[in-house]
Amino acid sequence: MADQDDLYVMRHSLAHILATAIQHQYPNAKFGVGPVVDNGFYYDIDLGDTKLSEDDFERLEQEMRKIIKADYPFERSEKPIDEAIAWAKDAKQPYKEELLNDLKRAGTTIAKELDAAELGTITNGEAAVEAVSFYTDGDFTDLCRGPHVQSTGKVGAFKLQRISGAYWRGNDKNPQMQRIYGIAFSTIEQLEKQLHLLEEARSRDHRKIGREMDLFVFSDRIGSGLPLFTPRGTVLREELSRFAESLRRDAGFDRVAIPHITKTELYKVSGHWDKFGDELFLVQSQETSDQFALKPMNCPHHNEIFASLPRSYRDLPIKYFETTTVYRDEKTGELGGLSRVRSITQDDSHAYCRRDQIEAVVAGLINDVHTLYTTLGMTLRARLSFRDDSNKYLGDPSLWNEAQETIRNLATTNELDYFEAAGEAAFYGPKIDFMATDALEREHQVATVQLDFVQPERFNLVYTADDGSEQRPVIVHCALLGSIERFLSVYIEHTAGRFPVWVAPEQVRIITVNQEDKTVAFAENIAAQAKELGLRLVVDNSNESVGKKIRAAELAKVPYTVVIGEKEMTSEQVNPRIRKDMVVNEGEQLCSVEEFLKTVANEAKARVSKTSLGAHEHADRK
RNA sequence: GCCGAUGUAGCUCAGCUGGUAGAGCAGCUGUUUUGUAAACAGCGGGUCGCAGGUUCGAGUCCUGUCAUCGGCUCCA
Repeated sequence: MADQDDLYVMRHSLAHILATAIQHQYPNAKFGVGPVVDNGFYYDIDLGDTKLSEDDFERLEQEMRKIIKADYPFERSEKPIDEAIAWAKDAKQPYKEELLNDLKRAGTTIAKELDAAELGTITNGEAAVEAVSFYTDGDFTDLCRGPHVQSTGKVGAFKLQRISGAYWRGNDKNPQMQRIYGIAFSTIEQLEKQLHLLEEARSRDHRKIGREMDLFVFSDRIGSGLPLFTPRGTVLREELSRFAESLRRDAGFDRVAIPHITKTELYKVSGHWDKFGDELFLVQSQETSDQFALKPMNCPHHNEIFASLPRSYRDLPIKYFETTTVYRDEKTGELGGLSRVRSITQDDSHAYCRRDQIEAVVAGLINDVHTLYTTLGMTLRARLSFRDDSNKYLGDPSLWNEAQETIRNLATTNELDYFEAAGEAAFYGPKIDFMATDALEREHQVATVQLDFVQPERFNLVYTADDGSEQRPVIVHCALLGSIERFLSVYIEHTAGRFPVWVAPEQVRIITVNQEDKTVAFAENIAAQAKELGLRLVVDNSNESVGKKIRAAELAKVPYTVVIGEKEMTSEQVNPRIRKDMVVNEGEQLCSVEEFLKTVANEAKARVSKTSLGAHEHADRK
């Protein structure tokens, strides 16, 4: 789309304008790279000991506006590569110099391709570059492929957004630079819309909602990355995992249960020790010399169950599942809310199958993934996560090729909306990773289906084929929700806490008009009936005004609220108040208590979602 | 783990250049007996994340540490 390209060019030009402003105010600045990203741009800068903060943004933006107002043309020029290197040296721009040297040597500045070039296997056919182009606006010149807008006056609306550290070329061995992010759009209206969206995202932050709705907490005494789920949050976890488990049962998976610690030896067999040994929580027995670890994944345990009996081709596929917690010593800086935790509950499954069964097993899992996410109101895209040329993968490359080809075919035959990503595979095999789009159009990785030819080898898993020979099964790993903690972080933000009835921790709230005995008794009677039906109902007979109690119920995002007073007790009919975001059907208004409770119970049982999960323009504050 | 920022009552936040902590909501008590998004009054609540240091004196300055946030890196 031409529009998109214009926006891209404009954002790129703004990155240069930012760099120009930086150079004006910090003449000793050393520049890294300044690319375009979603919704905007950034520039990486090394200012030595000078630390910028967001307080500096206004000043920088003013300088940028000055440059925009001056309307300097963006002028392209070319230099032979050696001349360019001399320029960078002269301008004291070591990072540019490094990039130019890479261009000269390998024809690329991309780390992956550079590695390949070192090994002599460069595949993109680029030869060493002989000349490079520069762009100049005003007194700032930058190595750049372009294109740019005609002049600095021709950029749209922008705003500097945040600042952070970023390693030079994304490598943690390299020095860290300061990265300034800005967002940019063609018009002020679009920019404001984006700022509004960011604010909406902030108001939906699962950490904020988790506290407001009393779903989960963290404790300094327990440690970072170790969430505690309150009764309400636990309802969420259990409803979601119960649904995922029911899909598993229907698909013929058998539930298993395993201990949470194991001898570390297990992971030396699986290959995880070499790769993730430093992320294991170690546990020491006080009696034996064995070293144990908290399990960081479940597959090796399940493998041992499979290996515990001789298996016939007739028994396959053998399918295990369980919802269980694994523990990973994630680096503290990588933790955040429920998105990244150290105690990770997975709805994990492993299917041990013959090669001729892979298609059917995976097709069944894909079907379950779709059922689950359709019910949750999220759309999916699939990423086929394949290996790249690096040596971080185990197993025979020909098996990999076969597995990747199988996955590609499965994606096609199952009509997945998919794309391929090299370098995203697990170390033991390629994956189909599902990305869910939430109500704010953000994508999150959720379910995963993985083919594994490596672990059966390493664990020497076998079954007897129809000709009496020993054969290797293939493992199909799958998690539907992925990590329940992570999934909850996504789902809370997707729904903004306005859960459909079947997941809502509190489904119905009864509000009494007064505190007279008969009113309270009537409410308690409804509560008893609701309990019979398995509904989660709370009675609010506190000494507050009806208005205030209604408000409290709405803020607690309870789907249905019923006010009980003289009117209801006489008529034995109630007028349920329905949470604002939910779609109302005609004829739902006045009904008997029994009718109302049954309707809600059926809605919960059928996992109906009446909520329109889009962005509700702050429906709860007006 | 790395860079930067932040940490004051259950929550959201105020507390100027160092002089010994305050509001709203929530909670509790009382009055009120309430009709679909906030009745009124009173009360309780903080070793200012933690540990050192500077100072006559530290919520305020310095150092360390823990935690959180924004990124980077990583993610079986």
